Amino acid sequence: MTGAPFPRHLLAGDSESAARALIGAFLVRGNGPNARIGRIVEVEAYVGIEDLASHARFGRTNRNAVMFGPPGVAYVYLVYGMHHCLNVITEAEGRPAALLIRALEPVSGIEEMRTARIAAAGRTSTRRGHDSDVARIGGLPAARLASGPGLVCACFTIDRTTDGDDLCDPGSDLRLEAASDAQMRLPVAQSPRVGIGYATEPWLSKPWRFFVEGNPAVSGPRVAATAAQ
DNA sequence: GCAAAGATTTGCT
DNA sequence: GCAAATCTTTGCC
Repeated sequence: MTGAPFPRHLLAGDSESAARALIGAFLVRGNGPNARIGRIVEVEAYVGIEDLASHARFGRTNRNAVMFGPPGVAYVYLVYGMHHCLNVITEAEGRPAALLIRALEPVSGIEEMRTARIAAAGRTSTRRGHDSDVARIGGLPAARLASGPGLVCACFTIDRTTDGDDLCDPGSDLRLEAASDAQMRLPVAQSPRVGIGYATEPWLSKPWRFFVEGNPAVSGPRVAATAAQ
């Protein structure tokens, strides 16, 4: 049920509506039988210059410039010097807002995702040997392959060169695709955002993390605590 | 021009 | 449960 372009207008309105539209949709890399496809099951919204948890809180800078551009474009940045994070721009051009893709449920191209993760592990972590990465990642269940923002980018071979690409263009190698209505009927839960301890209230407690309740691909141990409330 | 911190993941204590 | 790995971006002197 993939193949339909993702309508840009679904991302052009308020970010909560955009988040609910994006949950259940697909992120696709490549074409043909080896294409990597993942269902989006967890996102976080970063909205406006006033959001003290957002990269846009210092105004427009070289790094966050695409956040101020049109919706549907990819914003990719490097965190902690080793992991990349993928965002989809939302809201009207000129207003900095984005959805961080925190987790995907692998649908197709699962072995290709393992290969991509092993390659990414070799690039980012030189502490362990390649054989160790192959064993560790090869043993992961599919639902754990892309269950975190850094892991999403590892599985889909996303780095800073992807920054600024149009994810709503059906011709893009990395793109969004719409799901059928039936597939979009998923139970969506909300919680505060993860990993923004540097922010202050009220931004710290805004329930701007959206995820599919009970889905095994939703990210990490920290999730269980916040999801349970 | 330099120092500090970060929208994370992993392994070890 | 804690700290390391690692480097870009931002803020301040």
